[in-house]
Amino acid sequence: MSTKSSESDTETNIEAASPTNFIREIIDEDLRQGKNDGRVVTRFPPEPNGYLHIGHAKSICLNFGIARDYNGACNLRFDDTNPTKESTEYVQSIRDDVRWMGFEFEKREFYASNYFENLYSFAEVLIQKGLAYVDSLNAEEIRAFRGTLKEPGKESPDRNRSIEENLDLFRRMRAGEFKDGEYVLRAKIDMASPNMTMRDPTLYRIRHVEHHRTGDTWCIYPMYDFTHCLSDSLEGVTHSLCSLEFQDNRALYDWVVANADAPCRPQQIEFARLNLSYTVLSKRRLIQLVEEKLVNGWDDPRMPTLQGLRRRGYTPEAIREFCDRIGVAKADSMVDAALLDFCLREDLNDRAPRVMAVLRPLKVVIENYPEDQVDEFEMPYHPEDESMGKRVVPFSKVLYIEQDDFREDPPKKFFRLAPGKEVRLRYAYYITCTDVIKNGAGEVVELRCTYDPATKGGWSEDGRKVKGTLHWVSAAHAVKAEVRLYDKLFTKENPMDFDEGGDFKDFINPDSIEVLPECLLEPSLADTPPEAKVQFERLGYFCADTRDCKPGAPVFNRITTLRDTWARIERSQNKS
RNA sequence: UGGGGUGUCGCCAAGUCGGUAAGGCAACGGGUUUUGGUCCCGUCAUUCGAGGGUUCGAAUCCUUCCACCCCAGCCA
Repeated sequence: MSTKSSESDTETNIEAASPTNFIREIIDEDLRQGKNDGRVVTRFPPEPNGYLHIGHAKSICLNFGIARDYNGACNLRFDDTNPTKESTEYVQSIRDDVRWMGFEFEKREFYASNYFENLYSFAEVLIQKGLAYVDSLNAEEIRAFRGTLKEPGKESPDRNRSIEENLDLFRRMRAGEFKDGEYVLRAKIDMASPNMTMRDPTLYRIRHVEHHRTGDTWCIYPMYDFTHCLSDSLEGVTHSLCSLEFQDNRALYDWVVANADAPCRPQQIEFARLNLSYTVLSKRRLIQLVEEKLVNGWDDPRMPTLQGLRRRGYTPEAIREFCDRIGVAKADSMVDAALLDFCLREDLNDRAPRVMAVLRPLKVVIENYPEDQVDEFEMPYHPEDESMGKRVVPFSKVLYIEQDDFREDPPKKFFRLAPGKEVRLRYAYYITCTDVIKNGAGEVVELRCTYDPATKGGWSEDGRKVKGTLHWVSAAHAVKAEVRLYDKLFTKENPMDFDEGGDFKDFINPDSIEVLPECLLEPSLADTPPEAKVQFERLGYFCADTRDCKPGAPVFNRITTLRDTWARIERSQNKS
């Protein structure tokens, strides 16, 4: 349970209002001027053609966050106007993900496909006004007629078709009289516009395919630029927030809303989408990773998809905090993945129970400890939060410690175990290493130690200084487990930067996953439920895997490591 | 001289009427500590893409230039 932030001091009774940004300032000004009768309505409009990722989380937090803070509403609207790419499987996963992120949409779940009939009427309005026409040019011809960035386009021969003929043709398009591609409905705007999106954009195309929601009711489907603005208007959206690449489309957005006699005129505002270092967020690349089996599916714990992050052990709280901290602006940017990591640790530090697990076991025999004795130590689940309770951990003659915690020839500032050195076993006893046993290959396979019975609980009355404290696990009581260590998926900050040539796949981190099949856990972890998050003391935060974790046979994913100052010291020592 | 955008510390990002550069992450010091964790304390932009100009005074105004991003789907 979070023990964070008490009530805000004065007028704001809104919990956790997000920091301000240029969009909120626009809304504040609109409110001041009494626009939209003081209503604020936003929307999160995914196309159900893929899984949501952390970039979508930014948009979700922005839109739902504004609705929450302004006492408004945010609609979840599926922009499902291209049936060839969409499926109910995707809408289901999107609904799950938005809920998981902590946002509600029970009464505010919409589908562009529900507006097909309205949209069709709006199209007829445009035709009646002489602002849309049915064009028989094929796709290649339309492209050729469109002109280039620097040269104006040419008008289609069909551009001046009569209103009656346009209406007739459009109705027959709907009736299914034509084949795919035979005709399209276009807006009649300006083939010479310097804004490419205004050069008579396509409004409807013929597609004889089944739609995941409307079945075969329709064989013509509206395009984004026609659908989106009108859907916003139909829903009474006041502020339609989208990413930067739609800036040019805003002119068309306004044109359609104004000319189709839409019920209201929402305002489109663009912001920069999220880029995160050491990963990719474009749908195309993500699909590639999955299809080429460079990861194990959409919910691979290394994926930046919400499903992947969730399985990895990221919390919605951490992701929301991250989205609040990165801000919203119009400059293209690349956010440091370290910030996400920070938000994660900040959240997990408060909430994850502390437990002990040895990932790479090294056997330790306490020579002066009675053969069949077992001490039971009561250990708190959290050093700063008593409310999390305690559990009992058994201690016996044969233990395991981490291989990294012993050095036969310790470097400077290494204050873990070494021959002749004394360390503390957390909450247990002080032990001193008396002997090192090696195998034929010269590898250390076992340590012989003695313990000081007077240090029970892990402290000494004589005030003796012991710098190192190690985690441990009793051999006789340990639970075996598989633990998967994950690291960043790419070795390059921006895998999409090809200045030095290559492909983003060239930068995949070969060590992004390491599976340790024989880890040893303290017995309390035997039946960890899937998705539970804990801190393995001194190692990091770990999450019981949702797919593979079984009672009695736990499987853990490393969410992230703890800050490791020693690793840093050692690195700088090796340099000098 | 196609159009639309953006440029403030290594990474994000405030900076409302011009008044003398918030904050966070990262990094680096130090303290506390039975996690080399947490926590605490401190350091970290004479400078705002560059050059001119206006002004007592400019990141904010004017001007020239430079760099980067987006647009030629019957995708969204």
